[in-house]
Parts: sequence; structure tokens; C-alpha cells
Amino acid sequence: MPDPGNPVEQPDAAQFPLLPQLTLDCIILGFHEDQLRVLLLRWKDTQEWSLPGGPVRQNESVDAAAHRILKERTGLDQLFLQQFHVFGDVVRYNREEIKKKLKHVIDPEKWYERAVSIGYYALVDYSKVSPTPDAFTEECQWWDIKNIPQLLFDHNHIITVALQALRIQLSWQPIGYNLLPEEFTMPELQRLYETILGRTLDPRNFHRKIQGLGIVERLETRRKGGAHKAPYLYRFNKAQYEAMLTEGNLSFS
Amino acid sequence: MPDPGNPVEQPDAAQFPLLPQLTLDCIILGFHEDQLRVLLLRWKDTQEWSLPGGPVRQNESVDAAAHRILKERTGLDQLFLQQFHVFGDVVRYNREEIKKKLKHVIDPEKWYERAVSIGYYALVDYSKVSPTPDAFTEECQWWDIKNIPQLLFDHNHIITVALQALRIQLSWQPIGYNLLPEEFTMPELQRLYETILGRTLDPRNFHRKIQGLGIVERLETRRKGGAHKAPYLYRFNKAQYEAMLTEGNLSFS
DNA sequence: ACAAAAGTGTTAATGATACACCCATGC
DNA sequence: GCATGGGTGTATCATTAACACTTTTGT
Repeated sequence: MPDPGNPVEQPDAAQFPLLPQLTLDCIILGFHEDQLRVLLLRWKDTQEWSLPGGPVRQNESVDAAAHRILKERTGLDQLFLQQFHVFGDVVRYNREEIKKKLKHVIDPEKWYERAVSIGYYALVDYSKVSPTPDAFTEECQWWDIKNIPQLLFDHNHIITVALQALRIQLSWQPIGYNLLPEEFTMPELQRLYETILGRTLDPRNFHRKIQGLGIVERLETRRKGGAHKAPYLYRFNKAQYEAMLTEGNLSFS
Repeated sequence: MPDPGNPVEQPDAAQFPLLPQLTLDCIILGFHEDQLRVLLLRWKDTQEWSLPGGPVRQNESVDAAAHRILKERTGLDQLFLQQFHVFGDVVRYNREEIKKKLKHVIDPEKWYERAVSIGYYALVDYSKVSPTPDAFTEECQWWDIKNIPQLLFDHNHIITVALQALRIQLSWQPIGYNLLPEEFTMPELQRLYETILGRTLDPRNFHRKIQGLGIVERLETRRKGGAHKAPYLYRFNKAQYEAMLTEGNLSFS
């Protein structure tokens, strides 16, 4: 359920008691056609979009709630999921405006005075996701990160902060394991880095760097069917990748 | 007020409505006699220590609550304060044990079933702090970070996570502005870095690196009265320091 | 044969590390 | 005068950045 000034009565409030005035927002990122994409929800009978999110149940951890929400929206388990910020301002957006816009979905009487939201970002394999709306929304879709519309709540701001956190993460941890299919080509990985960093990289230096980290293995096969020279396929070396995740120290700067 | 399974009724609950089931924990770090120190509170009529912390009021932001708590415990304003993690597990420590230990301070009937805690760390000038206990505690003291006792709640764990976050921050942002007095010597700054990183650094390389960043200015005067050669005094160049804070990219690895 | 993307090595510059001696001060 | 910590330079090594041509494939 998408978020902040979260209404008291959630669809699942009857079955599951919820932590009051606390919500999650999830920035679910995928990579497709050389673009970073983010999963957004369109609210019923509106043209208004927001991030996926929702409340935390009394009997689940905050991390578990994030995993649950991701599973509900994407169908995927076992994702790379990272807490990145708590949005705790008293006034996070124009409440009255939002209450008016959504009054046909949520009774305006039932909004909390405020809510604190914990931001998570998730990196997922675009091709494996089945976007699924929640009880308040009727459409769940990928949007190009460079082309996000005006969102409900403070969600444009949350996305900005998430991307900053992602870039910092990128500078000391490897990335891609959860964003690319199992087998991928070096140019694909490079374009992923370029997209997140917002600048181009030299292919020779990039190749050397990634190889040097030992996080990928080249396969025998090449990708066929492209209109041009067939690129080699690679696979992540999970052990080495995990080691880099915890040890850090990459310096993509 | 120190934390997690936070009791419903706080001393300030009468005057200020509180966000339920949400608390802060603050790791307040200072530097003294070449040691990192953390401010801890001893609960009334016990030998039990915990981190400072407390609830968030309905009419203040989460960041404002952290600043308020810091001000109450240290007397200081305008501190370097950083959110670093949300502790959201359903079971964070042995509730019954804690309720028993603190039953003379907090009515066991009045504990929430659980609480989520937002962790902040603060870097402060040790010499300017006046440690002040809160309504539940009778002593507020600095403890050497290498010598922390068994704490209440999950606070030993929270300190561990805070120090990890601090080391990562150190690797891409400058540090020291809030931990050292206005004027300091290069060996003092070096020992601060060594303490946080947990290893020794070469004084020549350290000096060159810090100078190269342009975040300090050497003053005319030297520090007199030491038992040895009088070291130069330095002062942070605030503008350059702030630039490094936002741009990052130090690589102390 | 041409257009489009993939693959590959070398050089220069920069940054990081290692290392040792003299200096000032208080006792 | 001696013990203690402060101050400084250079040489090596490792990493990063810059740069261009050939290969493959589909059309």
C-alpha cells in the first residue's frame, strides 16, 4: 500500500494489527533497454502514481515487511533490498491536496495526522517481474527513471534520495547481481553502470576493472542473434561477489 | 529516554503526544585521551547502562527528536548527527528480563509489545559536553568504546552497527570537525582516524593527504606546554570541509 | 560492402605506500 | 643529556585514465 500519511484502516488491518504511523516505501529498480526503471502504481480511478509501499505488521520485522511488499508487487523472493533513509518530517507533503485526490479510495477521516516512512530500494531482474497492483491501485508499471511523472506524497523526493544512496553504494560495492539476468554481456553490465552513474565509461578500462575484481566468469558461449558481432556471455561468481559486497572497497569514482 | 520496547507512558507523554512504538537511539561519540568514547546512561537504582534515546513527539520531525535528545544529554546544539540504521526486528532482546530489571522505574504493564528504533550517531566535542541523565536514569557518563559493559536492550549490537557505519562514512567523507576542538594538532587528528579505523597510519602520508584535501589551515601559533616539541595548531577550513562532506571521494581504505 | 557494436594493449599520470632522521621541549 | 613525541622528503609501486584500430555479424 502506497504510503506516508497512511490511512488508519488498511485492507489487511482486520487480519493483521499494524504498527501505527509507520510505513515503508520501496523503490524497486529494474534495468531494461539500457534504462533504469522504477515500478510505480496508479491509484484507482485516477491518473495519480506513487511508489509501492505499505504498513508494517505487528508480528513482522521491518525488513520482512519490505520483502513482503516486494513479493506482492513483483512476485519475486530473495531480492537485494536495502534500507537507505527514514523520512521523518512532520509535514512531508500537502495533506489536504492528497486527501482530496484520493477521497474515493480512502476515507479522509481515516488518515493519521502524520506518518514516518522508511525508504528501501530493491534491485531486481526486470524480466522476472510480474507487476501487480495492490488494493488501492489498478495499475502497476515500470517507468523510465529519467521520465518519472509528478507523484503523490513526497515520492519524487524519495526517489531522488534513493538514487543518491545507490550511487554511493555503487562506489564501494559491486552491483548488477540482482539487476541483470543470470547470463549477461559485458556491454550490458557497463551500460548498467553508466546509467546509474550518469556518465559514460571506457569499455577497455571497465572490462579490466570488472575482471580484476574476479566477480564475473566468462562462459564458452556467445550471445547470438544480435545484429552485430556476437558478445561473450558472463555469469557472476557468487562467492566473490558476496565477498565484495561485505568487504567493499571498489572505488568507482 | 533509553529506548526500544519503549514504555507507553513517558514522563513527557502528558505534555506531548508521542509517536507510538517508535524510538530513537543515539550513539554520542567523543574523543578524549586518544580514545573514542560513547555517552551512556545508568538507570536509577541499578548498575544497568544503556544508550541515550527516546520517543518522537507527534509535532516534531525524527531528526528534530534526535537533536532534542542530544541537546538534553549534552547541552550542545548544532551537532553532526547522522541516521544510520533502523532496528526493526520483532524481537530485539529478552523483554521479560529487561522488564524485570527495570520494574522499579517503569511499570511492566506499560511496555509496548514491540518498538522500532532509529539509530543515530553524533560526533561531538568531548570537552564541551555536560553529560546529563534523563528521567529514568541517575548517571550519564563517557565510556571508552573499547570497554563497553553489557548494556540493556540490544544496545551493544546497535553500537557495533554504528561503528561500522562510521567507518564507511570515514572512507568517503572527512571527519573530525565535530569531534575535535576548534584548534587541534595534526597528531590529534591522526589519532582520531587511527582510533576509528583501528589501525595505525603513517604520519607523513597522513599529513600529506589531509593537506591535499585542503580541509585544514595551519595557524601561526603552536601548542605550548606539552612535554615535547611544540606541534602546530590547525583549524578546519569549513567551506572546503563541507564540500568534501557532500562530494565525498576520499578513499581512506 | 557497409553499418553497427564487440573486443582488445599500451602509455602516461596520479595516487598510495614504505621508509628514517633531525628537532624541540620538559624533566 | 635523555626521553618523548613532532616534523619533514623521496623512491617505488599500484591504480586509474586516456586513447584507436580490428573483428564480427546482419542487412
